[in-house]
Amino acid sequence: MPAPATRRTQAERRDATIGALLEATIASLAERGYAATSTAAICARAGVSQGALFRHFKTRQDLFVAAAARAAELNVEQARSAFAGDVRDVAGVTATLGELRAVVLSPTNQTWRELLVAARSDAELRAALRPARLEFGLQMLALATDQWGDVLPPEEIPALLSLVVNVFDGWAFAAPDADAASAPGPTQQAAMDLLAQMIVARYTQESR
Amino acid sequence: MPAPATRRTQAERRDATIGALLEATIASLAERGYAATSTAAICARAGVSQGALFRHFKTRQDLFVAAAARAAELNVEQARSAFAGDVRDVAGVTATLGELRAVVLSPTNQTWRELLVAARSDAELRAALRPARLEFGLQMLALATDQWGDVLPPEEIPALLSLVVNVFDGWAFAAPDADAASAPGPTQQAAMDLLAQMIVARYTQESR
DNA sequence: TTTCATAAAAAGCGATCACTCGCTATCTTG
DNA sequence: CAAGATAGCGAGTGATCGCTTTTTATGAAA
Repeated sequence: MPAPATRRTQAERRDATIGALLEATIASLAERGYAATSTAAICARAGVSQGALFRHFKTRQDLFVAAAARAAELNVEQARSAFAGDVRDVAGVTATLGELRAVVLSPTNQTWRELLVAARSDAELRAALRPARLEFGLQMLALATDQWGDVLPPEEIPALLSLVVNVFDGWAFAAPDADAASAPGPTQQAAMDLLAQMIVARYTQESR
Repeated sequence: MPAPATRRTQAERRDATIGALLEATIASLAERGYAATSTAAICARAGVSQGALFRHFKTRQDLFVAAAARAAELNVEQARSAFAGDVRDVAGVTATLGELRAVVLSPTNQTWRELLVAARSDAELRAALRPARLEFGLQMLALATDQWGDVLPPEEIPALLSLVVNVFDGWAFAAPDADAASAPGPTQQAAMDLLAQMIVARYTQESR
């Protein structure tokens, strides 16, 4: 009869299905959005039954919270390299902005945004996501401080980071086409150039 | 018997219920979000039956498209006064940014954002909202050009407007508490001050 | 092997969704 | 007034939602 192809421990089986569920949840949130990411859709994508889902996660919200934490981790990893560029001239700042844009518009960051938007109209979800949110903010700030701390005045780094990230988030939310990550578009590109020039003007040719 | 309190023409009755439905839709979208704005919820709020709703709007999406057009009109009206301030010094720019922030975070603008987000995962809705979207963008740009055109270089106005509006939109989308329109919060305030200083530095003390 | 606990599957439940349909109420027209 | 058209109501429909329950497979312990 159908011989079991592999032999796995219970812990391995458990971790495999949990991992598949988290991955399917993150991918579906980014691709299809919060509303279309039903438990049935997640299970179909993960190749798992609904019974299996609710064995490991008490509610749909529990699964989303776990997926949010995982997505935030992935986002921090992605962002680590984006801050690397030099920020002393226009070319360097422009390049750094471009990489930051790519990170903010990436699929896992889209997952994160999708959950934040859903949390806006769901007090429970909002409360449940709060720790992951604080942690994520701190990690991003730490990354920015590590890379920019010796060029920019430290007390202005949070404000500058908030400014830059929120511009990209705004574009991502209001993207006129389904996949926002492609080309910047003329107005968007002009805005990025303008921002780069203003940043360089403030932090290099002025006295410090 | 319950005497009819008033005598209205059919057109008046029709316009009254359509108006009530649009207003209820806009308010519910801003307050409770897209998912919670069911046809039943809209009708309850408007004091009208579901049968009445589907007499005037073929689908829920049709109603949303009509509500989007109305919300965009209201947004343009609100924005008209926000661009009025002087933009020649830091105080003027800061004030203008503050007013723009209030407009972007207002309830009807929240309605608009809610529909844009829903459109991200709904190709049909996205296509249906496209004309209203183009129109809205053009109107905002016209407002900004009218008010800033003689102080700022015209070719940079679209970029600057996109930059400013999208920062506020980003904050609105990711607001950590339900009503985003209240106080700016320290980091957000610092970012606004920073932006105001950078704008003034670029457009006043440089050569032009 | 036998016994037990855990993992996964499958069917089903009540609630809610957008939407329809048959009917009544109100206004218009001749 | 009578006849027809439009507006509004509310019960009903099938589909889908998150979730539960029952049943079956599978690995661990004896």
